[in-house]
Amino acid sequence: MRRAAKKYSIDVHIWIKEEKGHFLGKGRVQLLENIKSEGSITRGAKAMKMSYRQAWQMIEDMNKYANEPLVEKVLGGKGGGGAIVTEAGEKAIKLFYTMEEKIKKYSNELSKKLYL
Amino acid sequence: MRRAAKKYSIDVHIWIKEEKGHFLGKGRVQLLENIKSEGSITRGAKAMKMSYRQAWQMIEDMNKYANEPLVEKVLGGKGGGGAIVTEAGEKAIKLFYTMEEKIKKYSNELSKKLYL
DNA sequence: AATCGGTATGTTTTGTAAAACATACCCAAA
DNA sequence: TTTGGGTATGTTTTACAAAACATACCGATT
Repeated sequence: MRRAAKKYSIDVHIWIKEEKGHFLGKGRVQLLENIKSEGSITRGAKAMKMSYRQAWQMIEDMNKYANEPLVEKVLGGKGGGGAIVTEAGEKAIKLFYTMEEKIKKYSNELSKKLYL
Repeated sequence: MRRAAKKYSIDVHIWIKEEKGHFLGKGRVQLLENIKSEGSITRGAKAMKMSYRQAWQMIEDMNKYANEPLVEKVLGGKGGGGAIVTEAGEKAIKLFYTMEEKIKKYSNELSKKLYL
C-alpha cells in the first residue's frame, strides 16, 4: 500500500506577458491596487514598502506593454496631485486574479494525487 | 466586435514544495538531470554553469526534504568518485515534468481566451 | 602507499539589483 | 502668485546573493 511520509504540494506563480516581455505579475497587481486605494504612486508604493522609483518604473513598463495606460497621473489639485488606475487597469487586476485562481485551483487538484 | 491590439499569454512556473520549504523547481530538476548524465556533481554543475557550491547546497536541501536521498555520493573508484541520481531522484524528475506539462497545457488553454 | 578526481565546507571577493538621496518640474487650489 | 504634495529622473550608496578561491578529507583503483 502506498503511503507518503511527507506531504507535498504544487506551488504556482503566474505572469501575464506580452510578446516583448513580462507584463503583469502579483507584485504589479498589488501595486495597482495600492495606487487605487491610496490615490497616488507615492503612497501606493509606500504602502507596500516599495520605493517610488521602482514603482514608477513598473508602471512605465506596464503602460508600455498595455494597449492603453493602466495608470494615469493627475497633476495639481488639492494635495498636489496623484495618480489613478484607469478602467483598463481595473480590468487587468480582475483578469489577473481570475486566471490565477483558475490555475491554482487546477494545480491544487493535481496536488492531491502527488505521491513521491 | 472584440479585437486585441496586442497578444497576451500566461506564463507559469511551478515548484513542488514540502511543508517546510520549496523542494523542486526547474533549476533543480535540470541539475538532477545533469548529474545523471555527467556522473558527478562537479561536472553536472559545470554543464549548466552553476558553481559546485551552489549545486551541492541544492542537493543537500533536496535530500533533506525528500523521504529518501535523490542524489548519493560515490567516493573513490576510477576517476576519484562521483555522484548518482537515485531511483527516488528519477521519479522526482519525471513527476515534476508531468505536473509542469499538465499545468502549462491548462494555462495555454486559458491564454486563448485572454482579452484585455 | 600513491594517485586521482570528487565531496564537503569555510572564507573572501565581486557584481549587481535595490534602496536612498537629490532635484527640477507640474499645475489646481487657495 | 505662493503653496503643496506629486511626478519624473539622474546620481550615489548599500546590501546581499552569487561567484571565486582555498583546502581538508574520502576511498576504490593501480
